[in-house]
Amino acid sequence: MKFEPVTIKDIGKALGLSTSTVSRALRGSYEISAETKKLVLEYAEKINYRPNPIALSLKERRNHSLGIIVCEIANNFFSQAINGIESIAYNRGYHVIISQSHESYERESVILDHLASRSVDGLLISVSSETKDYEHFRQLYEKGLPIVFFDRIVNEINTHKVIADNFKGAFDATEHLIKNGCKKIAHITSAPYLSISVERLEGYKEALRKNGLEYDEKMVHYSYHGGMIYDEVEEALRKAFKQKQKPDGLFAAGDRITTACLQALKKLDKKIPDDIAVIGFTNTNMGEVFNPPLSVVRQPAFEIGQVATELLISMIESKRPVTEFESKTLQTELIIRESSVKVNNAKK
Amino acid sequence: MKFEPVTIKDIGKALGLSTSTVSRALRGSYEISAETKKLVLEYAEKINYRPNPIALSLKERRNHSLGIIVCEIANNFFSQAINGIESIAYNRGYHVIISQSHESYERESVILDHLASRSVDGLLISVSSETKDYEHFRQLYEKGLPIVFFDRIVNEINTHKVIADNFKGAFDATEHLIKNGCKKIAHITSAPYLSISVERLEGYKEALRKNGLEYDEKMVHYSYHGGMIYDEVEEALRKAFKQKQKPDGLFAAGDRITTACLQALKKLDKKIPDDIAVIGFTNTNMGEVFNPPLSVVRQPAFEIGQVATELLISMIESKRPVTEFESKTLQTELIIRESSVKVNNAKK
DNA sequence: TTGAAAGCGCTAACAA
DNA sequence: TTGTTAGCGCTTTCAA
Repeated sequence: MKFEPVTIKDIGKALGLSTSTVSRALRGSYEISAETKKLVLEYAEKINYRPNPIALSLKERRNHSLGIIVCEIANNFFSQAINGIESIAYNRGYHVIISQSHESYERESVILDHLASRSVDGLLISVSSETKDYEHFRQLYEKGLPIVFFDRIVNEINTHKVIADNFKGAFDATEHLIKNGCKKIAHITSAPYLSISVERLEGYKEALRKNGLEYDEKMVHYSYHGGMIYDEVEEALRKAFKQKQKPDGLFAAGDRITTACLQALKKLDKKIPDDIAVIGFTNTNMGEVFNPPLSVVRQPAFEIGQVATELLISMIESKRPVTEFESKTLQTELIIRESSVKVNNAKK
Repeated sequence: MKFEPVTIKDIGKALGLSTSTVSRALRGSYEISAETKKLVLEYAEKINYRPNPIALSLKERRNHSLGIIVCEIANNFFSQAINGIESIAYNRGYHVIISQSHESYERESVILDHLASRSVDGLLISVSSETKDYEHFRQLYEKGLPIVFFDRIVNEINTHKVIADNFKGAFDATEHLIKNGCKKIAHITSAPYLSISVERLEGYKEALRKNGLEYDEKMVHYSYHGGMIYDEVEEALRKAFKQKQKPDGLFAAGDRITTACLQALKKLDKKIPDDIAVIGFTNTNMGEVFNPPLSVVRQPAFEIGQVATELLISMIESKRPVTEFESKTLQTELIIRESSVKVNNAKK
């Protein structure tokens, strides 16, 4: 099947005008007489003329589209961030192309290639949990393709970056657990080389230190697939519970990891919060209806998306090469519900 | 900033060949000598040449991209369906552009226009809950743009359609509640003119009829924004509980509506399942960790996406106008957990 | 076996 | 004020 759209040529033919006249009339050029303009505009309206954006892109070497690469859209943090991205992009006349790496380095590379060769004007990237090597990003970036990293960033590449305050969020969550009587806090997080994992781990450690609890490596477990593989998470929890001193608190990172933890704890028949108090670093909007209602550290996902997009568009539209880069950190919010509040043990 | 890619012309210049020779060599044309081919191919590889897909699209009047319009990606049904769409699209060499209507008719129209004018080769659409008028679809469709509807379909437009068996899913859910002792079952669903609402309502009615329960219009409530506006849902539940005979069962349609119902029931201090047994028509993968674990009717979202995409691509690639259209219906799955099982009242 | 040239839809420099 | 023409990157006749 084919879709036969009207062109500027058709209009010219119908009206006995040259294509350039039509083109100018359509864009309201001052050189065209009011009459001709009116004629063209009305006819275009009548036949519902739409300029062919492909021809435009070819000409302008600009697409007015932004590529997004995230691990998964079925993740509240990312879907909210994407909404933020869209909200800015559409206002500024950009279209958005969303792609999912599904936490795979290989898919990420393929997508990157695809998007770049589709000539998106710039890229918003949150790297996959498998990605340890950044050459694929660097190559494109050095060729001049604007890139802004958000959430899971690449410190080694010098460009704009937008993140939540992972350190502080993790610190707050951990300290909250401690204040509620936890003495041994497990931390299940994504792959260790991800920026978010590093930042959160630091916050967790700092809270332990400040509150006089010892840091125990055995209490930290990495889910290399960001919770996408349930068994990884269950295994991590099983291990934590095999230590001589069992965890009485859990700080889980990420949407997927957190829900996987809840499922696993249920399976292991651990009562929340009495056996183990739980807090998740997640943007789920269902925390309230969980069993028990889940305490969370919430990231300003929508705003992160917005800020990242503004930075990207400013890069794209900048006349001269951009050399000053910003790293923005937005604050998280601690939402306490029942899962992290031990009824009897709380320190007073 | 600009991104300066290599062109076929650059290769020609570097190698002292004409663009046409380079073009042919690159596509392995039989007319080109092995030597020249090798020369060109190696050079292209070396400088990492990528053809400009925009130029290609302009030429071929094909984009190799599919547009998707759904209400929201932050919805498990849709994110799973999108994964299904992607899985087929990428294998067949198509790129996917995802857009969200956010349940707004106006945004849907704008997006539609945008996507069509961006020359996607075809469209996969699940209509917004506000959409009552289908002219915008019909116009494009009649111009020759291939469209496949999935989930929320438009019966009035004659093209391929793919849905879950909403009638049977609703029937099973309702009958299950009845078998578990419910005498008065509320049904909260999306806008009444949506295909899914109609089909599900029919299934609900049929189950009542078959089991000798009276259909009570007052027990059916419509959330015109598909649960996106929490207050709509809470209000609906309040109304249901104001009837002389209060509901002791609830069949909720859709991801959003279901979670909103759970929140509202909590707020209204109704115990699930004793005060009211609940089952949702939802693809959430968190049913298990809800309080109480949630019974659901699950749609084969991934497969729906796959089937719809196959049909769409077959339409796009068909040489002659397609005149035979399929309507595929995939089976749902009933997953019983605690929320719908009344401990004491079950009929034996 | 290779090259020149036209054309996809559009814009813009240059002519008229 | 309008038209002619070249060119964006590529493929594809037609000519050599």
